[in-house]
Amino acid sequence: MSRLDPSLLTGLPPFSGMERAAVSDMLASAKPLRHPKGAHIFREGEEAHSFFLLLDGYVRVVKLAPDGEQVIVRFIASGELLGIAKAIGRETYPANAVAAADCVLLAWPSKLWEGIVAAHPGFATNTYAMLGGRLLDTQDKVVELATERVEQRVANAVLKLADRTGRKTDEGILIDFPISRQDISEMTGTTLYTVSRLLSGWEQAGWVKSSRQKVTLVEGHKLVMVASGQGDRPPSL
Amino acid sequence: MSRLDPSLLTGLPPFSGMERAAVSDMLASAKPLRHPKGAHIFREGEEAHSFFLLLDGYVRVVKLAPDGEQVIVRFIASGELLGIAKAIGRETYPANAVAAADCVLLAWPSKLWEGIVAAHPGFATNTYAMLGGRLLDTQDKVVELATERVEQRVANAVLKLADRTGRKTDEGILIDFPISRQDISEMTGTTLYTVSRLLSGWEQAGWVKSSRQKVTLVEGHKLVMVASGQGDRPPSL
DNA sequence: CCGCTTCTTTGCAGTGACGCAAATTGGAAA
DNA sequence: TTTCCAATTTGCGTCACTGCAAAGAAGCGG
Repeated sequence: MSRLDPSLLTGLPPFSGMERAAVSDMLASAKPLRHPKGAHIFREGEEAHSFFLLLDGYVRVVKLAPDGEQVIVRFIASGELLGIAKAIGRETYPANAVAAADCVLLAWPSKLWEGIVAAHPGFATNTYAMLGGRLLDTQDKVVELATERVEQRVANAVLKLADRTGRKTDEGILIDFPISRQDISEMTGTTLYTVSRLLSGWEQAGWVKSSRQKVTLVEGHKLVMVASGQGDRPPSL
Repeated sequence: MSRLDPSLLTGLPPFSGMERAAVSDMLASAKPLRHPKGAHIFREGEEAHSFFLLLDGYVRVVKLAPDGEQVIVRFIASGELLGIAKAIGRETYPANAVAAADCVLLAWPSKLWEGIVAAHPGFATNTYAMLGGRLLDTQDKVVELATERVEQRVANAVLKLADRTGRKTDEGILIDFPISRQDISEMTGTTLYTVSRLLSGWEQAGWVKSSRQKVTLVEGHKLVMVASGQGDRPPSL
């Protein structure tokens, strides 16, 4: 039926340790899907008809605060699952998923979830371990927001993005998709103004290079110092 | 072997929908356990030898920030599971668990986890749904920390505690275990000074009553207004 | 190539929250 | 009761961060 090759998936964390045949079996019920940059993959509150595997691109998971402000709860990189509401006993998506770049996904109908989990215990284990990892990540974010200053949080966010999605260029490590000051502020609980001021300062110090929707990490170790709270304050500002 | 009655557990969320026989089966491998107020039930980084069910009391789940500050990530009330590192594919506890009041627990050896989950799919489903709920709770906390002011967060914390652990008295709803200004500050990402000032203000306005390690909610709806950001600023201060 | 939109920068004033210090209170232990 | 210690309160100075406003820069569509 599908012309997709199982080797597309066998290397990915959700399928690690699974038989090739089992992966083919899962692949048979998946539909490939594309979303251009900026498109919603699903919306908060919507019935969770499908769950997804991101094959290529990046996805922002966004929650809306009561006052309308947006908060970026997580970034999904290729190879990760998203929208697995059924795995946590939900019938609706708990957040919005927006393509941060052009995306290629596989989609499975949510009603197949129980069957898949029952048929592929390895997949189930991988999924729950991944969910656990996300819980711990999110708890760390709570600790960070509760104890660190804006400067540290922004440095941390840039470092994490560079680490997880960075592409090496001759100037340094470039974050691989368009990201605005506003985006970074929504990840770190601050304002686009403050992010702009911080990046300007770091740029003057030569620690990063940045322009419209682009950030390149030049001297990562300097930002590590900032993130840990022991950074030399960059000159002036 | 054990003289514990399965009806102790059948009513609790983790065991909902399970056969009485299955619950008895699980109970057979559990050991009852007590911890006085203030005792550590487990510590971050420690090997996860056991997982627990809280039968009575309250537990604080605490993380240590790099700079040594403590952050209370979650409160566990009776009837809830804790320390289920194995469920999320971990070999060590990811946080500290401290008895916020005298506690009675059941403990299972972690090495039984796989067997229990395989033998009791209902229990597994309940557990994963609960974990999902905690993930969503934690994400909401991130949104709150990222978008709301201290005043709102503290009001929210008090309301949640009163709701989840409140006991009705003639003055209002009393939070059922000793809780200090410091504790509340560690839940909300602020300082004990600020919490003290806020509670003082609300007390003057007659919205709460508080004394050493005690908080009583008198006019909940007023705090709901504060939490939503639409509260009249209490007089003076 | 021009004009529009979106993103970014930066000055400036205002303030919410911090954090020290010191006094006060309350409960527990001796 | 008296003593002692931990929790709480509050004044005061400070500062990190905000949020507006307005200008500048960059990219896109026509």
